[in-house]
Amino acid sequence: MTIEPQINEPTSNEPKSMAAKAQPKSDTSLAADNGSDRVSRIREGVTTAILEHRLLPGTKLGEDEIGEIYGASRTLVRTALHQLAHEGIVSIEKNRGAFVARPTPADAREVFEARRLIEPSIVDHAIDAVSPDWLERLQQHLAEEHAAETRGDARASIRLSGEFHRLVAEMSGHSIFAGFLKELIARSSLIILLYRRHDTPACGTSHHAEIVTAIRRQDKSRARELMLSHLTEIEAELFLKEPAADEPRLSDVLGA
Amino acid sequence: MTIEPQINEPTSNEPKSMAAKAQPKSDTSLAADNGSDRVSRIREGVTTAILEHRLLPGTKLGEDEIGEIYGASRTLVRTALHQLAHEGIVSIEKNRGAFVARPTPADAREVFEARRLIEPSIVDHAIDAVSPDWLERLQQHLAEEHAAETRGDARASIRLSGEFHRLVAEMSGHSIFAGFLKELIARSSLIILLYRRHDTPACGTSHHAEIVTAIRRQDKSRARELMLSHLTEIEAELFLKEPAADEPRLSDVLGA
DNA sequence: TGGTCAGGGATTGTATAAAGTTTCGCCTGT
DNA sequence: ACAGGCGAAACTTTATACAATCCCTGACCA
Repeated sequence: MTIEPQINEPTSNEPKSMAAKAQPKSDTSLAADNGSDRVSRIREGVTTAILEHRLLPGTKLGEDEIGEIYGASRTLVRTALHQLAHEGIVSIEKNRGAFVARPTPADAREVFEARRLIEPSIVDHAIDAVSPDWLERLQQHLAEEHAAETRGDARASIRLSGEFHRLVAEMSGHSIFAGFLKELIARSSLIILLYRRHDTPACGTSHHAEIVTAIRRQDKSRARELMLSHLTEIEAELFLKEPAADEPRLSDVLGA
Repeated sequence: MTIEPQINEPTSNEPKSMAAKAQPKSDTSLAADNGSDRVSRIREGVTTAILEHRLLPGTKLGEDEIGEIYGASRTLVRTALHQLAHEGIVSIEKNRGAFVARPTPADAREVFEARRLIEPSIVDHAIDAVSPDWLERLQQHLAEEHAAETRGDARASIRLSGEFHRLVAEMSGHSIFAGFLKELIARSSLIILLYRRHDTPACGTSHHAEIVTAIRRQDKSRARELMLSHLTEIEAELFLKEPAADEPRLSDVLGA
């Protein structure tokens, strides 16, 4: 039990009881949005925590615990957790509760195969939809990634690294691919955490820069190729050996 | 409001109050599965109804109504509807309720593009995983399809037609692709219902037979090609013109 | 005659409470 | 001293009750 959940929203972090009572009265017109946003906020909070490797695979996600943190009742927490389960980053065991998912090596291979198939197509579409606005956003993102890496912020680094792919998907305008990829990226984050060989700093930022360059030049074939090799390289850095289901945790505990 | 929901489970249809009390006691070991199955049954029931074109796009899916049909409380109905919303065949509008989704032509193009990308890969994997058992199941499925078509059962026909693709995906053993494709097939069913030109009988059964033949011969390139042309042909039969949102229904009503 | 506005009815969103299940601790018997 | 079983606590699951929202209808006014 050495794992510490540590769910910290970056922004608003008011006392729970306040949040439940102050918001419904503060704004009548936005009340409708707020209701739905409560679920979204929980979902995104947990997702970010997982993407930043603050929540580790196997961590118990108790409904009461999360509900208290976000000042929401279990009903809302439950729907958020179910949505995350559908995305594959949370696994719900009947009468046991929700846990951060622990993808198997087989899952890992499937995820990366799917990404190798989908992402080149996404880059293709992104190039079709290229615009100064988007190039600006991409450039800005590269800067953020670089900054995080320079400052040695591993958590932001790993999150931004995945977000780059999400950004390209969004840029493509293909909502279905974007939706699929969002799930794949979230799972990839867990996979990298579980099966990475060395502690190499996230996936290479330089690759992302090259991809952006190819997009700017509207060089489809090169962009596709770069994306493919980028993904292949990430997967090559993984050590996908069957860890005998959930035994490694036992050995970890014994080792400590 | 001429649309009649008509949700009919084929099998067990006991009085609601009985279902809630009899089942939990009937089997202690299966109790765990039963609880989850209540949601699954609702989900699958509605899904099947949509796949068989018994539920038309835009139909209101009231929580009370469905809950009464399946003898479940709104809580369970709600989770089922949310899951279906995530699959894209139900759209939930805040404070309005759930409706059978009405894919736009843009959605349609995206769905088929995604299928054209994914399904050839799926056939590839299916051929890798080919076995006498699976060939048997495929053959049996072709027989069912043929039987439904011969008997003129359009509903079963359209459902089985989609199920063929799902079967191949399952056969491939690639759970992620299978999951994605399941969503895509469900949406395709709605798309075909909305935008089909002629009333040609579902998608060509003969194509399916040819694909099975290619799978049996383990001829990957041919199987891929057949799958691709099959999907292209289905899409070619669609008339993907912006129908100005929901105006066509008006004209329908005026015509009747 | 057409438009605006308020009230009624219905439906959804949320919270709370009851029920069932699992797990852990403790106690007893061998 | 150890194994097995009983019991309580914590959790999830399900159901129900309450509150908020929206649509529809009808009346009133320009």
